[in-house]
Amino acid sequence: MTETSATAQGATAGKPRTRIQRRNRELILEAALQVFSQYGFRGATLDQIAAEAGLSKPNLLYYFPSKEAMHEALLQTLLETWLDPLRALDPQGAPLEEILAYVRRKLELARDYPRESRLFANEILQGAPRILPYLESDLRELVAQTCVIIRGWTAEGRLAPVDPVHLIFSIWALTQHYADFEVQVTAVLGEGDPFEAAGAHLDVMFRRMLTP
Amino acid sequence: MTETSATAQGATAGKPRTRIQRRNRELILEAALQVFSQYGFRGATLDQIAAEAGLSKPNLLYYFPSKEAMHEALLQTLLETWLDPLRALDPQGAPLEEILAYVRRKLELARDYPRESRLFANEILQGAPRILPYLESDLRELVAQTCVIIRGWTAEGRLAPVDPVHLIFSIWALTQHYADFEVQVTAVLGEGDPFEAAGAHLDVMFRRMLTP
DNA sequence: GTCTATATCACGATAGAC
DNA sequence: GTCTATCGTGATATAGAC
Repeated sequence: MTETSATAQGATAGKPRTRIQRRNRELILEAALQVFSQYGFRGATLDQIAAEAGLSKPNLLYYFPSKEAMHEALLQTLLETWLDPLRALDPQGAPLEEILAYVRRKLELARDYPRESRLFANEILQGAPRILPYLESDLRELVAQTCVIIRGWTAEGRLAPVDPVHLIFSIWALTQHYADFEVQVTAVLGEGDPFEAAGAHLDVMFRRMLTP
Repeated sequence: MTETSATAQGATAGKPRTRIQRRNRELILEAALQVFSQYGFRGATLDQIAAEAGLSKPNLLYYFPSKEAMHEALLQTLLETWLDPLRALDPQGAPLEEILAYVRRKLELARDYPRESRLFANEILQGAPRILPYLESDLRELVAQTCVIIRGWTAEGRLAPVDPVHLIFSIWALTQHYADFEVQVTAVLGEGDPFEAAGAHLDVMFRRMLTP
């Protein structure tokens, strides 16, 4: 088994090599995201995903060993990118503008990747069986660090007094709502993009909340 | 078929008569709420619900004609009580206090009936297949009426200028978050009741947002 | 009214032809 | 690599004994 002659075993050992393999893998993950984000892991079926991807059901299982593996692949890439904006908070920056920028980035994520947001929501609603350890370790630690930054800003009088953890929860809730409850938002507002008005609204609200 | 001799046909035609029937119906709905709110309609199974209720699977289907019927019964009672707090907004009252009272009631609902909140969230995430007409008619109308009240308060200078629809969305998002994302909230905060701190936080935040 | 037993079907996953 | 055919399981719902 040399490096040069080794081909992917079932396309799952190692990264896919050929263009077609990469393309089909992406097709499957795209279809899986569509279905998992709507129905959750248990409510989703391979038939749906196969139809959505335009591939046969056994072909799906050639690229991924199981339904569970598809779901895990999606969750992993999600978690890698999900909290980056929070990490980008700069303690040296202007407090209010830093937080407003974070709100804007989160709202852009909700607008541009609503299915990823709903995938996460489904996972949490079902009790986070697959990512609870991550929530209790990495996420918790990241939130704790961010709280230190926020408390520092408040102590310096550059930010209105606020419960830092619940401020973070508030930002998550307000931005993800537009992705997770998109159907309800649209039903109430009628047609048209709600994100522009939402952005303006959140900008004003957080300014009032946090201006010292 | 007289009134006096008519007994429930399959216990589904008309309201249940005996104490046992009422109790079993409640047992089933309680168990169904537990399971549907976690896994959504498609992810839930009758086996789970039966086990949760301590009844046999066929016995479930004696009280309800189908899985769908259980789900519909839950959604119906949910919708009847879900928006009552919004209806309680009094145009004659003190604007800020009226809105803060609504926030508090919604947060109490999230604390006392988190499964109902998650049942609703699941339904919306799946595209609201069963309640979309309701959202587009009753809910939309109720929101429109509430917006008139809020705009009136703002015009009188008794409330800071605000986008009324997105203010309502914000209230929903911030309060339901503590029920729908309870697992995440607990994972980040550690043990202990998050609702007390959440209530204080939201009270302060909305005061700053809405004080003229 | 409640159970055991079962009909019927859809699901995830596998076998094997090509 | 991709397909058709199929296995075994678990799903909803029904039949019929008690």
